[in-house]
Amino acid sequence: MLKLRQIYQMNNLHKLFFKAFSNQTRLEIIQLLKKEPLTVTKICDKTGFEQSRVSHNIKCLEHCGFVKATQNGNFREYALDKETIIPVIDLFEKHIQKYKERLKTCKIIT
Amino acid sequence: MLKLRQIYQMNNLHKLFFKAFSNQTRLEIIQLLKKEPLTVTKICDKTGFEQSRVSHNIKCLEHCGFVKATQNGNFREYALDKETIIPVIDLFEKHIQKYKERLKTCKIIT
DNA sequence: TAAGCATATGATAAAGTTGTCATATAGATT
DNA sequence: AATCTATATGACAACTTTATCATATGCTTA
Repeated sequence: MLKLRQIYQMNNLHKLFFKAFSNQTRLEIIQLLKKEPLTVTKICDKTGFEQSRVSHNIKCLEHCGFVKATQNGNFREYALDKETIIPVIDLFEKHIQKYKERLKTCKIIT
Repeated sequence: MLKLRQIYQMNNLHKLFFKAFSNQTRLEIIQLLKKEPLTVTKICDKTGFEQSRVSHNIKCLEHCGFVKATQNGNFREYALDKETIIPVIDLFEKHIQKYKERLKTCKIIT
């Protein structure tokens, strides 16, 4: 009984983890932060995204432990928490290289 | 110019990759297949999921290179492609252990 | 302290995803 | 060949996620 619940919780956490990454906005932010720490405004400039779109999504990334913020007077500078994200992204490259055509043509995930 | 396009494509592939994992049905299937290869019917029995729900989602996992199928007369037995999935799942445990409370309380991803 | 920039946040319409139903296909068994 | 069992698939309603808008907060500098 308890075991079933544990399995459920585990899957649920996994789901949350992966959802954090399965969003265009958040992935583009991560991509940019791989190069250098940035403020919300600078991310907006570089991506063309609406300011509130970036704020909402970076808040999610921060809350879930993927990025860290340092307050600098009026500014908040966001940086990747390299411990997790970099290895995660890098690990997937191999799979993506091998299966990219298949990923692109899947009818279920789009 | 080309570079921007490459970055876009890369993010798009990443997105597809993560989407494959950010679904309760597919995660539960992966969880079960970690133990042993199974048919659609057996997955239905173990999870209580509708047959077409399992078929649709396992097709996605197969198409994208996460599971392999072997035809056995009337049956198709699905097995995890251990090359990618096992290390992926395992890599995330650390992050999930550390940040589980935060993942659970994020308002953006649910 | 007023005005200006930087960022945050709640509500919601629009877009995207999911499970289910109905039905199809295809090998096995009678 | 008819039936049965296993799996696959298209369509679509229900549900979920997203970006945007309007507005709020809060630091900074005149």
